Amino acid sequence: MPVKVRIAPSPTGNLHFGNARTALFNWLFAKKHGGQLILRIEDTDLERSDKKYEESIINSLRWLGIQWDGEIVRQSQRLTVYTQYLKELLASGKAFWCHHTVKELDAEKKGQMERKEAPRHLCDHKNSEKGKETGEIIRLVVDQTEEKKLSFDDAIRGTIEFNQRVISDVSLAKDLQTPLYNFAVVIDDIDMAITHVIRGEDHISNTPKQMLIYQALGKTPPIFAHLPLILGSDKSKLSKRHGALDIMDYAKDYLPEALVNFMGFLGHTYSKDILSKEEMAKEFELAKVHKSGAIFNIQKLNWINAQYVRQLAPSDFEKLIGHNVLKAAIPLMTERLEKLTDMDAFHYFWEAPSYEAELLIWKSSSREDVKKSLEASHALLEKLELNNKDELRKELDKLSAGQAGNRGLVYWPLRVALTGEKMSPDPVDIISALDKEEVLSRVRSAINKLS
RNA sequence: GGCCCUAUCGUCUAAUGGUUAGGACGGCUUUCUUUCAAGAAGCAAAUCGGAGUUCGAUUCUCCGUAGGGCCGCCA
Repeated sequence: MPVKVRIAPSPTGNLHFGNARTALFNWLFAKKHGGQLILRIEDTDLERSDKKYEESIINSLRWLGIQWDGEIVRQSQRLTVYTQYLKELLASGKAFWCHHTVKELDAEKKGQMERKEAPRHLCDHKNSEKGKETGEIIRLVVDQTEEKKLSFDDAIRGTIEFNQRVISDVSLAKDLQTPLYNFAVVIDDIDMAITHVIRGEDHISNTPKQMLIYQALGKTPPIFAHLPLILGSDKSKLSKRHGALDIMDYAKDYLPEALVNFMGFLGHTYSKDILSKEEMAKEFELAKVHKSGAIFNIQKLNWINAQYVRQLAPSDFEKLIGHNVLKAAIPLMTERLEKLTDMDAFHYFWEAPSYEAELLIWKSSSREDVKKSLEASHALLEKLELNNKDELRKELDKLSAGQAGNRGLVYWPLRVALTGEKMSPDPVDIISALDKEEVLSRVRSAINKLS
């Protein structure tokens, strides 16, 4: 049977880092097996779902380059299908209308907790004649009277077993037209012939409930694979309080390829550190997915991003920063960039710097010495072709030999004159990247500051 | 509280029934040096604890311990 997997976000918020990683793993698995990846929007919760989130999720997936197959499926457009199954289940007595109120359910749970029992709803309406046609909510009939094991073979974790006694009469739908999560998921996975359900570990406890629904329907469940969670620095499930999480929040700082590369390593290992998702797919195996949660480590992301930034084509780099830059300046920047927003540090490549005159002074040298040094440099630069780096360096070195071998006295004031910064690429590189007139003008301006 | 999952350097992880327990990020040191960055060289840094199986266990089993997840008429 050909592999068919799905990514199933609910449009109640933007695409979160954890969901994106789940989406990526599904993509990798589908790619590896030449299978299909379906995008299914789980918008059964009318109150919380919003079209704007759906759009945002789709944009995020596109930005990441996670491609799905075929049309987008929306649960809200499949209501009649759920109704059909619901009617069947009700008619066959495998589901029933529960009449308990939320308040009663809370009280039941509280009592169970006090008695140190598993909190769950054991509904006494499942065999009663009360309100067969309507009620508060539709539930699945679950037999909790005898010890019965519910087990499945998780493709990542091996056999996981639950005792049926600890499971509620599973809530299926609020009414015939309003399915609930566990039910809608199972129906869709059956209808769409999903072969592997790859999702977060937080769904392990939903799995026995869903298995019960498969049983009631007489269907064989797909293969389940539960991914380890991504953790914040406090080792708890990554959530809003750990900082930026929406995928699009990363777009300003990171390249999508870098983010994908990083995400791929949270739960799986590959033969090299830097690789594309296509390369990952070749090596991907569910059996190799880790079992324990991984902490989101931003430093590693920064490093991976830096590797990608360096390999950027000049034209792509310009696109990223939104304006043209001097070609020769690009490698000087990409070699130093971790996050894209660090770009501002290189303002001197597109504007004349402003700085305090004091910054021009090299170590303990005098104001007069610095001024002389700059004047000598200016005279030298005027004569030279500035695009020959080797010659430039040779001449400037010769100049510093005249300053008692004090190269700092030559290069430091030049750096500041050109950039206005304490830290920058080599002045020689900057000079050859900039326009000659611009260089001379910046040096003159520095000399004036010292006058 | 109930059920379930997990456990190797700070972090991501590799490996094996016998290894000096390997790599990467980060950190530190040295080098280069006009400041960064990069590069080069190097250092520190881990098998949660206790039993059992075994000639031998970090690896297998059990029991603890710790961390995490779920326990909705959310998904």
